[in-house]
Amino acid sequence: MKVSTKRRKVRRGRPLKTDAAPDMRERILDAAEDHFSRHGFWGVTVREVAQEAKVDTALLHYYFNTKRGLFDAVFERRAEIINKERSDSIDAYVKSAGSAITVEGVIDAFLQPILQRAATGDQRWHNYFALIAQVNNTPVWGGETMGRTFDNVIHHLIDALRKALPDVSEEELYWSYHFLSGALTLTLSQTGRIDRLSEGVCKSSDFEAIGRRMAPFIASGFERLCKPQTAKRKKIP
Amino acid sequence: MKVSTKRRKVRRGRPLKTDAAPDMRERILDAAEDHFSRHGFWGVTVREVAQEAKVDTALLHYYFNTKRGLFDAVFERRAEIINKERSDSIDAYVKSAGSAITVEGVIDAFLQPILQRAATGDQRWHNYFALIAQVNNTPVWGGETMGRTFDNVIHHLIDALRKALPDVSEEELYWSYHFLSGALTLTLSQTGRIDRLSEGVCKSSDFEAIGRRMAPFIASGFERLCKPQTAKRKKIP
DNA sequence: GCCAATAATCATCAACTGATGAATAAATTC
DNA sequence: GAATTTATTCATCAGTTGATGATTATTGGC
Repeated sequence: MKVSTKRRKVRRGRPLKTDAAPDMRERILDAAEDHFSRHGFWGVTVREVAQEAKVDTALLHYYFNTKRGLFDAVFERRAEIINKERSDSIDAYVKSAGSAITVEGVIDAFLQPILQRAATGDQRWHNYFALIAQVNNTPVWGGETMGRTFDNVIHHLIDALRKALPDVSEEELYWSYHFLSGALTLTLSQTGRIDRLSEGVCKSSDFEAIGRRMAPFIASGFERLCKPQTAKRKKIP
Repeated sequence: MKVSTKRRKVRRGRPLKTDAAPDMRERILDAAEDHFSRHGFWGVTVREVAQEAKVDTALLHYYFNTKRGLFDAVFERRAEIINKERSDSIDAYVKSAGSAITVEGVIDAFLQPILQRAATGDQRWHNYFALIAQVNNTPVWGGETMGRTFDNVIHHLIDALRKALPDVSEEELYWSYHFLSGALTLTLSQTGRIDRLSEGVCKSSDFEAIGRRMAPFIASGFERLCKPQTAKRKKIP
């Protein structure tokens, strides 16, 4: 008696054009993003990704050659979108503000596209932001990858900040951005640390709460470091 | 002709007490710290660690049971040291400042032990801090690990900040700390991003430069968020 | 001086890893 | 409509992985 324990026969060869199947390449990228964002490059196997995307592992190599190629493709896909949005947002603010340009305005314009995408609750963008957070804090290759992907937009941000901070020193400007970058990426990494630490008072998923606080906090730091010491604290003797 | 290609015979069994060998357990932890800090939990194999420590892989399992056990031991070893230093530093400042306590003073007291250890150039502490940075931005288990290891000291910090910020809202306080945590850990992660972005103007290894800027930047943000809006910026109409 | 506990290496395992050449089938080109 | 290109699965490989039971040698307690 032949029991049908044979595994489901999967069609081989190029798929029918009429198959309204979603683009396989995108499906692989979605699955990879999901896994990489949760476990990082080394914590994921190509098999896990292939399984979630419901394709053979060979297909990943067909499209992306190597595991690293797949990772890079994931990292770049949404970067193009968010970089354009941030760049446009800064330009729009600088144009509308004119000579009334402020540090907080620039930073808010820079942050809004990210925080709004995060606030929609779209899990795929959440995952992507968590991935950025990990890469930003990854030694050896994280700095290189972040730079390659985001330096253009960051220089755009810094140019706008220079307009709001006449005669600012380059050093103060870059260090201030560094603190901004750290605060932003930890916020996007969604580890639940703040929920636990605050015993529920703050929720790491509450991007509206973050949106109201982040720009003022960071702008205040920028002004303290980057403006000539008009507001130097008087020491109590 | 017997050519001596046999590999070096290694002594078996418990080592002689007279062997002035460094404590094997510590040697394994050093090697593990070195690797985990650079490549994260999944990017390291127990073989690599064993090889650097010049011991058999079985010895890692003898002392730490599992790879995760080894990782946790690495993470906890220096945490105890740095937590005590930070806690003591905050206490000393609060005591010496009395009623003249300031936000910047508290934050500076909190940061100094870390930045000083980083400034000595001790590679092992550098590695450890880079490890914290990665864990802080690791989804799934990073928040839990950070909380378990550091929440005590952070609550100590937040208690001190409450003294400098009467009637502060809990929510503002915790979000402000979150931004501090992100800025600090990215700074400690030493990815070289800032060096590249600033084209050499800032160096991520220049902890003296960081030490001068971080407390003012962060304290300024805290005051902006946590103080009743006495200094609310007047909007230009 | 015997014996249990300790600290180490050896030898090996079953499972997993990234990758690839071959096979297959549809689409496109000419 | 034949030939080439594209997209997919199949079958498999050589190397790596975390882990462990067996073995060996020394220490420390009685």
